[in-house]
Amino acid sequence: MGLSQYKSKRDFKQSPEPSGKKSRRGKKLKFVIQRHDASRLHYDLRLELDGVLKSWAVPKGPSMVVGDKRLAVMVEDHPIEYLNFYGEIPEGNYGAGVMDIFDSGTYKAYKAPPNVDEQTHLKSQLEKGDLKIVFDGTYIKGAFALVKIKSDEANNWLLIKKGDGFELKEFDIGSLKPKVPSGAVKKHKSKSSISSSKTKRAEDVWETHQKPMLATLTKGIVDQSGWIYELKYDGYRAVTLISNQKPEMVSRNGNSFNNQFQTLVKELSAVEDEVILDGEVVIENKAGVSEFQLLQNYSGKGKEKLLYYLFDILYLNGHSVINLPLRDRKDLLAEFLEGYSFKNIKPAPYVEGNGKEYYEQRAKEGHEGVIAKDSTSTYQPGKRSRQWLKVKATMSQEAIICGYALPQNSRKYFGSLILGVYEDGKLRHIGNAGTGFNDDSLKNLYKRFQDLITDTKPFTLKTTRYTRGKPVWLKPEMVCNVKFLSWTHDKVMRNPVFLGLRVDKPADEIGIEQTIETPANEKSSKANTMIGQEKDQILKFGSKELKLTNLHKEFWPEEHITKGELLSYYEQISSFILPYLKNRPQSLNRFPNGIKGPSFYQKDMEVSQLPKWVKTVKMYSKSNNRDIDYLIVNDLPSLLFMVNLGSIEINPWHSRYTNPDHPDYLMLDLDPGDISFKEVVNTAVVVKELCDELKMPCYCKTSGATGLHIYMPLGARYDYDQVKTFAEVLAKITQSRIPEVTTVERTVSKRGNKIYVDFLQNRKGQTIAAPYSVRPRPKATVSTPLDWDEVNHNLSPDMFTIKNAVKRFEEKGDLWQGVLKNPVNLAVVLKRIDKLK
DNA sequence: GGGGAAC
DNA sequence: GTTCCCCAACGCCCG
DNA sequence: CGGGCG
Repeated sequence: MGLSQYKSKRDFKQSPEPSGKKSRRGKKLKFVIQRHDASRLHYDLRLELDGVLKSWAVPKGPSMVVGDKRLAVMVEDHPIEYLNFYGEIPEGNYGAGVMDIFDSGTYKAYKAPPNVDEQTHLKSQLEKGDLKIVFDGTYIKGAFALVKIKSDEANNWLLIKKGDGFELKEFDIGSLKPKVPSGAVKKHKSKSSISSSKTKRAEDVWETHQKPMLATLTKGIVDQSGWIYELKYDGYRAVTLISNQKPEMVSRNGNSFNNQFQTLVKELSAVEDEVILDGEVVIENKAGVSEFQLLQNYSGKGKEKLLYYLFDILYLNGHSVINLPLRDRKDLLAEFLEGYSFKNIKPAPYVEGNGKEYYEQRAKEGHEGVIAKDSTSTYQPGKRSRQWLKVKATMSQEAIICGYALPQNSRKYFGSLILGVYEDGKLRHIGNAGTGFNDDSLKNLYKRFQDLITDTKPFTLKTTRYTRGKPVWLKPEMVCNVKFLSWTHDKVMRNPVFLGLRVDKPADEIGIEQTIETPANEKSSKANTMIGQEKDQILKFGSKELKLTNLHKEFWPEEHITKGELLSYYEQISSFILPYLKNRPQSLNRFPNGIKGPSFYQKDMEVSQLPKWVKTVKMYSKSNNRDIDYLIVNDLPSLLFMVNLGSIEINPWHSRYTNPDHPDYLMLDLDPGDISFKEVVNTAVVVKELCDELKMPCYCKTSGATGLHIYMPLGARYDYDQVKTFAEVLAKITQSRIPEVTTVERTVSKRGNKIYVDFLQNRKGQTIAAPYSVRPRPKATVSTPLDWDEVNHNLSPDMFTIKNAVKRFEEKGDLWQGVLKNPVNLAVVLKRIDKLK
């Protein structure tokens, strides 16, 4: 099997698990049983064989009682180093949770034949799925059988104790203490210089100590002896508790950084002292200046080096030291750090006195500023003290370069103004004069820019930086009179806009307005719509007031179809779609930025942020073990409200909330693989023929994507399980009648290029685009009800769109009326199926 | 799309 | 002030 | 059994 699967599942930058390099050829074969408190507590049995650890997940753990059978699911091979692994696999990783070594030792083959290499023998047994071995561990001793369940294609094995004298009458694995509990290894060093209060446990003070002391912003530097000066790091403030070699690193607001800064946490876990430290996590550039932007982007994957500068110590081995003067804490911190050789964890350098000089030097180097601290001050957690002062560096500049970069996926903001300084022939990013930027404010922004550059006084720059979307700098010679370069609306990452330097015309004259998007009023206007072309619009339906927003936003950028047009479509066809939505909990699939933008699903509505006239129903969710407030759309304003939220497609339940376990219809989803749509049509016709034979009405619509949907009315008489079972019967008959092009195989790889007759959609809470629903697909396709005589080779899956469907519906009327009206009796149909055979 | 947390 | 995050939940499959 | 995945 090798270790490739093992490696592919893990991110070794995040997980402390071994990456697997060495192989071991010891005399005796080793085993380990780890107790793994992952999403569910279970045990992992690993046997050394052939240079790797053969591994099984044993949900209930082994038993020493003869004949007890324990399910053991074979999992991927693990590296030999895993024999000694214990510790915490951080959240978000494969197998996250605490892992202890429950037991370990050696094992050998049970009654191995003579003259055969033991490993060879074991390997052949393993291949046969019948392994007989003898453990020599602390808890687990004697002969066991590990046999593969034959009838089962899965990797299910059973671990069974054989009678051999080592067996026990009773065995409760839960009551046994792991041989090596995670974090059990700890040493204690004693520190001499603590003169503080009586012994306390770190956990007891952690609550109060984890809120860092803050500095007060001041202008100008206090230059006096008795004060300590250090850098104002542009990073994340982080206070860390280390206890039992388990670091807990938290942000200013008490959020854990453990996940984010795993390299640091890993390094800190070498600390055997019990300690609380205060510092700042940064990423530095070559000049040693913090790069906040890099830090914000930090994923652990890049080559940026994360550093943790420690500047204070709050607790050490039984003593809170916050009441010691800063001077002493600094010494204690240094003394503490002497005991370790860290790579990325450093004491923050500081000077005593000469603050002014220190400040000016640091400012010149490009640092954000300086913190001045009274060396006699105590540490006051959570307090913004006057004994700590921060002074930000301000610059005087020769020239300002102004660029414009746009953060990816930004919705509320289109970007920020970036400022840089051109100094000594070098361009340096200073920061953003940041502002929200949208169509309305471009002019203001430009004015602001002008004010900025005509202002002769030095100004304080903001320090916020981009998280995404890199600033692009202009060369100085390009700067003058560059007004506008490019601007696109259809890409998430827009091209940078540049505003030139020393433009002295008023904003109105530089033609900014015409650079903004194509106005929406160019679009063809619809006859029967009350939705206009304004950016925002407030609609009133009696007492119901509805605000529609961003009507000009292009939801289909290639086709230039706007959100307003989408709303207008739904407004016009509301009488067609609403019957299919009535009282059905909605699963919202929201595309707030159009079909090319990010999307998300939403079931649970925040009732407090809904207009009070919008109806919701509470439905119990098993997986969440709580009620979910589902949206109910029974009228036009509710429909438009939902669409305004970015719900391009509409996904109602198959059942109504009044009868939630009984769907009103059965549906088959004909979903083509890489196969012509004609075959989908042929398949639909086969289904239709079958339904005719069964005297069962059925209705067809385009899915709006690539396939067809067929619904059969059932009138909420049967529950989801019954309907699903029946759907499976229909799907399988269909498949058997046209086997060359259809499949009911659930696994994609086994489907081949066939039409998947999906009957599994008949589940509670399952969502399928409703009839008349638009789809978030190219051309703004619509799921369109069809006459059966239209289900022929002139049909194409994308022929009905937002542009042409309204007319069709008005001409054809609602072709699907019967879906909610003519339920069949399943018992009768089932009898007809029997006759079919 | 919109609120809240975080910085 | 600006950015990021969150916003589902079925049943498979397979380790 | 349970997490990943679709």
